[in-house]
Amino acid sequence: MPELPEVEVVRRGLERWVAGASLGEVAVLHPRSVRRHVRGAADFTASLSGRVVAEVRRRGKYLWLTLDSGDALLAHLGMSGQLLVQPCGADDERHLRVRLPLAVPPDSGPADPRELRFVDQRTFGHLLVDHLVDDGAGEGLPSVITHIARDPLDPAFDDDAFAAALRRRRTGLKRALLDQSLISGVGNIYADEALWAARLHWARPTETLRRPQIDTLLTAVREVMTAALAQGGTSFDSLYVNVNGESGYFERSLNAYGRRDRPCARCGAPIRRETFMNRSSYSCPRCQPVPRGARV
DNA sequence: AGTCCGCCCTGTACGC
DNA sequence: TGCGTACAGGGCGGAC
Repeated sequence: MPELPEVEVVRRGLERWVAGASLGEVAVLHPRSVRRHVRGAADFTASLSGRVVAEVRRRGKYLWLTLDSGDALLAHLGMSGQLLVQPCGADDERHLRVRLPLAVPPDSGPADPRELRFVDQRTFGHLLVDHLVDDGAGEGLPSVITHIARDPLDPAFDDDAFAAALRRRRTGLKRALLDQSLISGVGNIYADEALWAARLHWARPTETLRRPQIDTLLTAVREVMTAALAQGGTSFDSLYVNVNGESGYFERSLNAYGRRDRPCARCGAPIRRETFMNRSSYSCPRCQPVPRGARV
C-alpha cells in the first residue's frame, strides 16, 4: 500500500523521465480512474494533449505533474496504483487504466518512444487535471487537495501547530494519525510502526498526550518514513518507475505491522492484532498498554 | 464544526 | 473442485 515513502520513490523516479517531456494523445481505458475529473474523460484527455511537463511534486500521498498550461495532472495511487514509464510497444499490463504517451525534445533522451502508464488493479486510485492555487507559501497546490495537511517530511511542517491541533482533537491517536487533514502521508502501516516506536497505544485519547510524547511520536513517524525511503530509493533504478504495496521492499524492517503472534523486537511479547476502523492494528501488548479512557 | 461510518473495488486465501 | 466469505484499506460523502 503506497504511503508517503513509496509515493516519494515514485516521484523521484518519474521526475527523470517526464520533466521536459510533452504529452501525446492520452487514452482513458477505464472511466473509474478519472472519476474525480469532474468535467469528464474527454475533457481530461483534451486538457493534457500537447502539454509540456515541468516538474513532479508531492504532498502526503498525492503526486502531481505541473504543466505548461498552468494546470497540474494530479495522481493518487490508492491501494494498488502504479505509475510506470514503459516503451510504447511493451505489452499492456493486465490492469492498465490510462495511457499517456511521452515525447521528449529531439536532441535529448532515449530514441525509442515511451509512455507513462497508470496501472491500478483495484481502482481506488485516480488521476485528474486541476488548476493550481497558492498554498500560502507561494507554491502551487492543486485546488482539490487544499484540505490535505503538510506531511511530516515537509520542511514547512509546523510541529507546534500539529501538537496543538492534535490535543484539540477528541478522538483516538491512530485515527488522528490517519486523518490527512491533520498530518498527511501516514497510512495504516507506518501509523502502526510509529506508534510501536513511540510506545503509544492506537486508542490513546489525543487530548491526554503531552508535548514530549507528541515530539517522540513525530520523531518516530519521520524515522520510519526516512528509513523506508532510504530502502525504496535504492531498490530500483531500472527502466521504469514502479511502486507495489506487496513488493516487500520495506517489509524486512517492520516491527509491528503484519507481525501477529511474532515476538516484539524490544520485549519478546507476542504482537497482537486488533480490528479497528475495519482494518488491522498491530501493537505490542507490553510496550503499548491499553491507556485509560481508550478511544476505540 | 468535529467526529465517524459506509462504501467503492478486485484478487487472494481459506474453510467447508 | 467449487462456492462463499474474510481480508487488504485510502478517501470521501453524508449522517449525526
